[in-house]
Amino acid sequence: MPELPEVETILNGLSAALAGRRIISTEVRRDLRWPVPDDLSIRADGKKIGATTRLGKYMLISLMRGPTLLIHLGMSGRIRITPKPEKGPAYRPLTHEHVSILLDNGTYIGLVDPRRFGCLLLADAGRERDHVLLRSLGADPLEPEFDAAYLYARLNRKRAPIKTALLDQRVIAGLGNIYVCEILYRAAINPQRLASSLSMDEIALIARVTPEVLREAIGAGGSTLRDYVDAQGKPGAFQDLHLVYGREGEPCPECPGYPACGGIRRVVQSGRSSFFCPRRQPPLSLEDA
DNA sequence: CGAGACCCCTGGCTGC
DNA sequence: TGCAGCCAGGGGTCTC
Repeated sequence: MPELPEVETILNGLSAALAGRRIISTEVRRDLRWPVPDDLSIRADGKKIGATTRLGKYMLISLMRGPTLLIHLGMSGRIRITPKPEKGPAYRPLTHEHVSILLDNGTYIGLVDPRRFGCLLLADAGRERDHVLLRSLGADPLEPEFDAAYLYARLNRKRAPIKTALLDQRVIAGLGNIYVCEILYRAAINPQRLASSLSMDEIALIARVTPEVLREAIGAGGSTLRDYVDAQGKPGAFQDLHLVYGREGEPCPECPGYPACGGIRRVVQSGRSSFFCPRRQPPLSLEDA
């Protein structure tokens, strides 16, 4: 579910709730994709919360004089913040609220994840990038190291389709199916073209458009397709601004030929749907054909 | 190195 | 209304 903009939006809300707080206790009711570490309570309870950051789709919550919590929301994960009620019923976890963290102001931070594709793990402070899940991640597209030269170096020898290459978290950390489709549409590049067939100019265009799309999505509060909501429980609005994702058969804004052109097309690549406009994003080179 | 299949798991929607 | 089948925003592992 959550791609970079959704994670960023959730993390903003979560950071506000965590700022200056201390963890009183943690409770794990069910394991996630990987078992939540047995020593979570031992290492986290009583610790004051430090900086909260994001790396691709991972949220990193550092604990002072303690480890760093690594949280990935998978497909269906979300964060539920439950402030201490003035009066009335006590906190009750939701059906799929598998982990709860009680803060010193009575707020509960819940990790809700019906499909349990997400995870909560611990990394050693100061060596987070050495963690097995983080060490092979590529550049985060909102960080300065991400630019045309970086992207070109990562793509110019890749024989995979550009769509698949951009989904590879080792190339760029944070993109998912929705935003790759939107980025390639904006850059007017066919998702089936081989990454190695793209010119420097085309890659530079992708490098320019990527942070633009992500920042716009963050500004809109992310994309809500099914049950995504931010840490306050509010849905995003960027799905209304999707130009191609989920719009098979609909006209693309750039296409004067609709309906004769058939509108937005959908193809399956590596098991994931790709949406594109065949006129704006032509297949092009012989190498790709 | 890359493609594709399979796996993790649940809920929502569609069509019969 | 019931139910089977398909689909989904992620990603790790294995084989070819």
